[in-house]
Amino acid sequence: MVGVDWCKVRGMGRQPCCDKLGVKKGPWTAEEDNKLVNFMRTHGYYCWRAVPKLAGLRRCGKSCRLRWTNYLRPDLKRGLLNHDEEQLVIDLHARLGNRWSKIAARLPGRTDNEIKNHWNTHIKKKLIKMGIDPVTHEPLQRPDTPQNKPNLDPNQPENLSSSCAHEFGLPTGTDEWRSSWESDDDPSINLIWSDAFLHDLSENFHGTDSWWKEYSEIGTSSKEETCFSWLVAGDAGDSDGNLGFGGFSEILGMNLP
DNA sequence: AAACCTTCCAACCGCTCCTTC
DNA sequence: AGAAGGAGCGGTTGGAAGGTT
Repeated sequence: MVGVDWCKVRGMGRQPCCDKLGVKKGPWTAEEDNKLVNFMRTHGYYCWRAVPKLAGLRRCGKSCRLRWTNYLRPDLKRGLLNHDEEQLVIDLHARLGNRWSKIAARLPGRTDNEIKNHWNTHIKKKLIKMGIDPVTHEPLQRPDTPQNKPNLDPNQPENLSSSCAHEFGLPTGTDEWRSSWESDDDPSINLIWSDAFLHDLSENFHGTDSWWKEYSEIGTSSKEETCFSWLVAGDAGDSDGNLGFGGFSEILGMNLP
């Protein structure tokens, strides 16, 4: 039954989303949750507008979809976002803005609503505390000193990561931006934060067509930026986990600790 | 102990985009 | 080609829970 187009099966014409009469609103009860979960387990996804009637729920289809995708779906992670997920959200938000669904698509088991809530209640405040504007991701007060200006001179790889960070609007004027990402406890993470590593990476990694397509959609423009975005993303891997630190070291012929 | 305030998050609303008729 | 409807998205809200006075 999975994948059946029930709107067609039932021969429905176009009808309003819900008739409003007798449609319940507000918090879901355990009984309603059970009905929806049992129904979805049995039938899988299809026309949401048909779900409430067939599942025996006095809800509109929209409400059912929301409840399922945000709360009842079996593949959901529960609990607060961890540090890596938080960094990834910040990085993606810097380029995608408030496109929560796009951001959520890159965090398996997390919903757009959850990420949006977490952003508004936690991350926003953290960024402000760190002196970063949560909307623009620019420093709230960035001193316009020469050492903070981008330097993309390939002859000076030691400045590469901070140059890229500047391009992303991260507060490179202090060490704060770097310490906010890196982990003293993890030698491999500290290694990949070396500018030489990033330079080598951008020099040696050629990527697959699909990889470049995906990252061009995110909006990074240069190879260095894209590699940097990987590092900022925390796990330096693609969304399917196909390429992690091990993948980097393989590309570069390096032995990570 | 009670009143008030703040935080958090599930759920709703209204809009846009895409598909179907 | 245009209208109608469905699905999904982002912004907002309401109320529960926890904290403070």
